[in-house]
Amino acid sequence: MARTTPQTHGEILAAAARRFAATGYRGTSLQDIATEVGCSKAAVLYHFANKEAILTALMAPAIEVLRSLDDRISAQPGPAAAQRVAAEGFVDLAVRFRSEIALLRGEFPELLQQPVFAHIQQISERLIDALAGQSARASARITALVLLAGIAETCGEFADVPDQELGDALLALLRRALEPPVH
Amino acid sequence: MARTTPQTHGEILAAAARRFAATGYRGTSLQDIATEVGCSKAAVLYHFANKEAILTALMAPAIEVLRSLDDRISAQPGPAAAQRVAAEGFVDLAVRFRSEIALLRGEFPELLQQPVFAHIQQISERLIDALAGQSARASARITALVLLAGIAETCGEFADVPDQELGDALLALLRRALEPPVH
DNA sequence: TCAGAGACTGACCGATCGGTCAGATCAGTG
DNA sequence: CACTGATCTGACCGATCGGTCAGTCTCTGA
Repeated sequence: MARTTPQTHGEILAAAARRFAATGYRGTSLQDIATEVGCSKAAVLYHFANKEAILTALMAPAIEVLRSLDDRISAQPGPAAAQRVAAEGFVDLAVRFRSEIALLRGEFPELLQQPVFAHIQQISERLIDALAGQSARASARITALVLLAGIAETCGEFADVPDQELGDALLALLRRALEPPVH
Repeated sequence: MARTTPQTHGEILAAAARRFAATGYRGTSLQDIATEVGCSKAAVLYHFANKEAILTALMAPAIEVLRSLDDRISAQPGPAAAQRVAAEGFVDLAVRFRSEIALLRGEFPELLQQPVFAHIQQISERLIDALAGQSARASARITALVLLAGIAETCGEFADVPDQELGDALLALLRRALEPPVH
C-alpha cells in the first residue's frame, strides 16, 4: 500500500474538495478524505498540519480574488460606480470559483469565525454596502443581502451551466433587482 | 436540583431554538441544550425521543404552512397565477417563520435528507418551478433558485425588522427580479 | 398509609472525532 | 556500504457525541 509518488498532496486536496462539496466541512472527517485518497489518516495529517489547513489551501485563490475586488470597490469615486463594480466583480468571482464556494455551503457562519477567514466578514459587509448603493434604507440592505447570500449559496449547483451563461443570468438578475443609489 | 414544574418540555424547545439558531443543529449538542435549560442531558432525552425529535417539533408549524402553500400553488389555473401565489406565499412564510427557518441555516442539504423532511425537497422544487414561471430557461431557474435560497438563508438575520416592512421589501424584490412566465 | 406514576439524575456505553507518535519503508547520496 | 530525509502506517490518545439504564425523588389518589 506504500505510495512512491509524492503527488499525494494534490490528491488529498482534490479528494477533500469532493468530500467537502458532498457532505460539507464539518460533515467530512479526516478518515473520509484518507479513504477517498486511498491512504491513511496519518498520511493526510503528514501533508497538512490539521483539517483547517486543508480548507485554507482550497479557498486561498478565491479569497485572494475577493480581497482584490474589495480594493477595487474602495477605489471607485461614487456609490453608483461602486455598486456596478461590486455587482460585476462578485458575479465574476461566484462563477469562476463556484466549486470552491460550494465547499462552504451552509457553513459560512461558523467557518467565517475561524482565524483564516477573519477578514472575510468585514469584506462581505463592505460588499453589501456597495451593492446596497451605500444606502441605509432597510429595503436596499435586505435586497443586497438576499442576493449576495443567494448567489453564494447556490452557485455551486450550476456546475453544468457554462460560465458565460451563468454569469449573464446572474448579472442580469442583479441589474433588475438592485435598487439604484440615492444621489 | 429536582424540578417540580412539568413545563420542562417547553423550556427544552425554547432552549434548543436558541442554541440551534446560534450554532446550528449539528453544532449544538444535547448537553448544550441541557445546560441552557438547567437540567441533565438525560432529562432532555426523557422529554424527546432523540435529538431529531426536537428539531421536528420546532419545525412542524412551518412545515405545515409550507405544505398548504404547495397545495394552493398547484390549484392555480396558469403559470402567472401560480408564480404570484408562490411569491406572496413564500414571502409570508419566510417572514412569519423566519426564526424557525434560521435554525436550519446552512444545513438545508443534510437536514433535508432526514426522513422528517422527506417531502420538503419535492415541495421546494415545485416552488422553484412556480417562481420560474414553469419556464425551462436556465436564467429563469437560476433567478428563482437564487432568490429562494437567499431569502431562506437570510430571513433570520432581520429579527429587528417589523414583519410588514420585511415582507414588503422581499415581495418588491421578487416582483422586480422574477422573470414573467412565457405564455 | 402506601402503591404507583411522572419527572429526573448520574453513571455509563459504543462510536467517532481530530490529532499524536514511534517506527517502517524507500530513494538518493557520500 | 552506511546514513539521511521524505513519505507513510498502525496503534493509540483524550474529548465529545447521541443515547441507554437503573435507580431516586416527589406528588397524588385510593
